[in-house]
Amino acid sequence: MARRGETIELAVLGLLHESPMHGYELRKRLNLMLGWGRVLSYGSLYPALKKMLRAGLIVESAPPPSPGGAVSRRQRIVYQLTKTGEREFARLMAEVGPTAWEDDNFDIRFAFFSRTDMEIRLRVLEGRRTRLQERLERVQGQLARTQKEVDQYAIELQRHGVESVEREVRWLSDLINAERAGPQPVKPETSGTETSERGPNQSAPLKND
Amino acid sequence: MARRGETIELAVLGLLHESPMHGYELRKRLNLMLGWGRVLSYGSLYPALKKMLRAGLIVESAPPPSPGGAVSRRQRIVYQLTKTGEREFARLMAEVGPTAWEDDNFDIRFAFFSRTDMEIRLRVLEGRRTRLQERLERVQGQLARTQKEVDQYAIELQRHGVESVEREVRWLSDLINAERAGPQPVKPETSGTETSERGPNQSAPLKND
DNA sequence: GTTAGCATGTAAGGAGTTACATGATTTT
DNA sequence: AAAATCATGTAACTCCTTACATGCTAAC
Repeated sequence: MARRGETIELAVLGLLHESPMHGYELRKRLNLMLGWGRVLSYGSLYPALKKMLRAGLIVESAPPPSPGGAVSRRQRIVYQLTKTGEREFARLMAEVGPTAWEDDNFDIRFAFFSRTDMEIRLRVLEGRRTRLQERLERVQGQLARTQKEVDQYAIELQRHGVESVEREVRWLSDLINAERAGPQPVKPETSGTETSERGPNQSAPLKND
Repeated sequence: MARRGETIELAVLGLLHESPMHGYELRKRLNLMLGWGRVLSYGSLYPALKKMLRAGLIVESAPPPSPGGAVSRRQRIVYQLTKTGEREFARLMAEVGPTAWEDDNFDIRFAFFSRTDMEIRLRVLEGRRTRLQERLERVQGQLARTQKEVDQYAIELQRHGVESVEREVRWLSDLINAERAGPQPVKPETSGTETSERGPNQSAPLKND
């Protein structure tokens, strides 16, 4: 199991983990979050939601009564996570293997890191890093072998690719070190906003530079 | 016209532009070239080749007689570009619009830059850069707006994304400048290998470093 | 002689996009 | 009152992957 296409599912579970939402808004948030290129279409989202409903991962929940009055402005369908859905979210986040290290899937997992614990974060970060390093070795070996005969533009493309991946590896290493350094407040000064409410790990060991 | 999936077509045309080849080898070369993630499968390649045959873009050509003897080791099918194919390649390379600026399509075009002329190279590079800058503006604006409420990991992901795109913009700018500086030899010292044979532009204005 | 890799294909199906269809609410 | 945008959906289609099926050739 765990083929592709659990991408949307995981993303929806992650967003609903935070708070109930309707489809239209889910799409918007997703597009902001993963908007580096593709845009998620309704044609994918709504069928996926139906499927998740059938699977019992989410339920329709009435929208909170609007403070204005008794106007039943019901045409938005608000979805909410079930216990099963929460468990499925945890399962998917913890999952290892090829799927988790791929670009899109990694990004989604990373974006929801606050909703897992450090052990899993480390496993995902390290898995991703290992996979990138494997790629690097393969490509660099190949570059060294064919250097001479190949087109200059093709080589330049490879070179730039290698450089980008190397950068990402360094980024991952920094994050891994930060995680290992243990839970430190993101910014020591920021105590204005109360964020201690959910999950086993509010304190993200992330240093913003 | 010009939907997705011309990705494979363009790649095949580009490779065959260099020299005739059979399917198996096409796949290998393509996977090396664009191997940053996905791997092209036979299930895509062979049907695509058939389609291109029907469209008259390529023809089967007998493999060159093996120097050993008269053994007709025919089970490889060697494809060769037709005039129509060459024209289609030129058309696709010159094409502007969204398709050309997307990640995969841009990479393929770039890899075959030696087979077009500077005017087109510049158009593609600038188009790509503009598109990336648009993305940046959108995301940065959005980041500034939501900075406060959003999850730290999600923000870190965005930040890293922005940085990567900014790097790519700089890379493109360097390439554009190099192109504008006009055709200069790639390396002034390299005169050992004769490379003046094909196309309108042997001299790629690429500076390695 | 048997394994490993070369070489070509097909069928089924997954995942998502485009385009279409519809209607309510908010803004101008 | 019109236009924009919110909101939900469906049908058809595209592109591609996976898994299967088949046989040749080279190496061990």
